Amino acid sequence: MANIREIAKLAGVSVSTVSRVLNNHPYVSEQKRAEVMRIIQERNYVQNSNAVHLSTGKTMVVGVTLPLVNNQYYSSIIEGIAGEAARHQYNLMVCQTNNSAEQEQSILRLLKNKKMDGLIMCSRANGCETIDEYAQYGPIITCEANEAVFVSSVHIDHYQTFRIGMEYLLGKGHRKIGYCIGRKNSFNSQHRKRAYHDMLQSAGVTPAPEWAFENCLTVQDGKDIAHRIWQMNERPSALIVSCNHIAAGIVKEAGRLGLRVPEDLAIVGCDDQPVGELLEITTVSSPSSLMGKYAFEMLYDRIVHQHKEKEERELPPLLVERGTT
Amino acid sequence: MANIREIAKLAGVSVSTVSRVLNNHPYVSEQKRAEVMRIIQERNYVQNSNAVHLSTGKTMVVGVTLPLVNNQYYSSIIEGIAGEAARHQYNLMVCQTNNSAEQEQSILRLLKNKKMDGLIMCSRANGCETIDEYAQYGPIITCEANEAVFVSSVHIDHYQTFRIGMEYLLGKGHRKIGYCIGRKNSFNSQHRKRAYHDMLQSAGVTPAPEWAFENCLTVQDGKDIAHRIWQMNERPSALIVSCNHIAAGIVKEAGRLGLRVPEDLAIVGCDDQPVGELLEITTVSSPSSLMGKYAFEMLYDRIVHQHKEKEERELPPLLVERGTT
DNA sequence: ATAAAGTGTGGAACGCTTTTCATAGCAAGA
DNA sequence: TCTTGCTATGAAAAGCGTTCCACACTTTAT
Repeated sequence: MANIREIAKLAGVSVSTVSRVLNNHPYVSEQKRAEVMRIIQERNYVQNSNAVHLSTGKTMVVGVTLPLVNNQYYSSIIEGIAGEAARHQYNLMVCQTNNSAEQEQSILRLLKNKKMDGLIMCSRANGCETIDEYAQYGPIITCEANEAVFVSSVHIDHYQTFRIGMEYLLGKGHRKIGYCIGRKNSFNSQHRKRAYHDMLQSAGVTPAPEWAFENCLTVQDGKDIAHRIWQMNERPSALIVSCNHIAAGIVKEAGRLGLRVPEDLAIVGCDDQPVGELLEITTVSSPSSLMGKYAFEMLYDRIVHQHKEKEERELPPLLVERGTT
Repeated sequence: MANIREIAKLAGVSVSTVSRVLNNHPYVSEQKRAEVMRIIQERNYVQNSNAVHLSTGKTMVVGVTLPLVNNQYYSSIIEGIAGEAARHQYNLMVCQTNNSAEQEQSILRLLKNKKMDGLIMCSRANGCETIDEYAQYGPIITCEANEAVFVSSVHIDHYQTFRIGMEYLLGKGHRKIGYCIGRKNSFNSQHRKRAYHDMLQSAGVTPAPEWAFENCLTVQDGKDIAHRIWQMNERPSALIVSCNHIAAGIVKEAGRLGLRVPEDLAIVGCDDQPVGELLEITTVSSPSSLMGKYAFEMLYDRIVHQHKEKEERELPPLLVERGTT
């Protein structure tokens, strides 16, 4: 296919002039501009974007890492990123890491070799030192709190999330409150647990250790929890649950076991999954799509202005009262 | 940062030799290879992928168009594509079209200007002529049936889906069967309706027209349907529903109204949404992730072997019996 | 009238790697 | 001994667009 040199020759102008036309630079006479356009049309010419990228040093691509796409939380972040990226003519490279540090590194390398202008990490498998090292090649934003020096973040305040949920349950008179969280020692889980304990302490309540459910990941885990609660001598009257699909498992199984929700067991979930709406689960919703939008905004600012200032933006969660409390 | 010339100079070899080392070409002596590697390490050099792309004419990127990412069906297709793409060192550019023909064209243009090597269209807003036109610049695969000349497809056989569901319900003795579909006149809906009527006809049953529910899109639509059925003098004994979130709405609301599922109303859904599993909805599952995998396979084959033969691959759906029948 | 500022255009360097072609040494086969 | 056929390596072209610099011609301001 035609290239810029051929267009220049056919239009009887220099390559520079064609380039100016393509990029809407001023200082091209209407005559020549028209003629160049005519030839471009005629020859069905478009720029080779790889040449443009090579020449400008930009790709108009941002990357996104996540463990897996097929997950409501992550795809909702992507949605936020994608919308904002499109507004700025940026394309999105979505990269599944499967939580593997190696796969993640292979993506970080894409930043180094200029396949992308910046990177948003929705999750992270490598240590902060590693990420920091790659941050010299292009801006990186994480969608969770991080301790890196050059990596900014926009994240949901998980402490707040649990605090709001706990405050709400305490306000409703609950004192026997349990919790369910995912990976036991993840950064997020730590915060959640702290909020749980802080709130109970300030209410002067000592929690029963058997009401703490950790490593809850699947719907089935939720069902199992319902079972375990059902068999307890002293049951909690309420649960705060980190994810709504877990909460859904609990609600469904509780129903089957004759454990009434919310009368026997009140439940507060902690995310935005549609299943929460469907099963009418009260939830402390986290604005994940908005988080994506902000992540891109921050990234874009750093791409354009080439600064590396660390910024941490926390998004406040919002309580959505529904039927399980 | 360093470029290949600098590495060559420092290693005391030619640029070609460095390139050979980088690309694992034979015909480089162990000595020089080692020395080049040493310098590469030392200078922390990596190739500039834009230069590589320009030179090779390939980008190792495939695009995916879809109306929105935040949707179980589409993200499950992406998952399938992503897994297979990663195996072949391909990156994924995910492009939301919001069903806009213009936005879709801006993505098709990325194929023309070599920003991607091929394109998978999960949905399509432009006519086949338009798509065909762009297919000359790189292979395109759609994840739904299409009538284009140069565009292959891998898709779920929606006629089969409904046929299987209907056969199953008829086999269980149901004769009073209704259906719920989405957009009334979409390609897919046409096929579904045809299957519905064909199956009833071959069973010698004439359907009541008020059991046909069209334009069902949201969970709320499902709830409304439950209401309407509840108020009918003569109710259908079973429903075949195109999406499980609609089915979920029906199930939930039926429960509230005292309409027993499956005793009073059996329900068969028609996709893979996790809500189906959660609410134990019997479903004719469509292997959307597998569809993505196959789509990439077909695309990859066309990228590598540069052929344009039209191929249409239909995926058989699979009945998953659960609690609503 | 004269300097300064603005407009319009072309040449050439620059961004970086891959790949083809040419060359040369050396070993194996005829 | 002479030809083939490898192995090893470098020079240079090809892939393509952007942008800086230089030059020339108009205007406008002083």
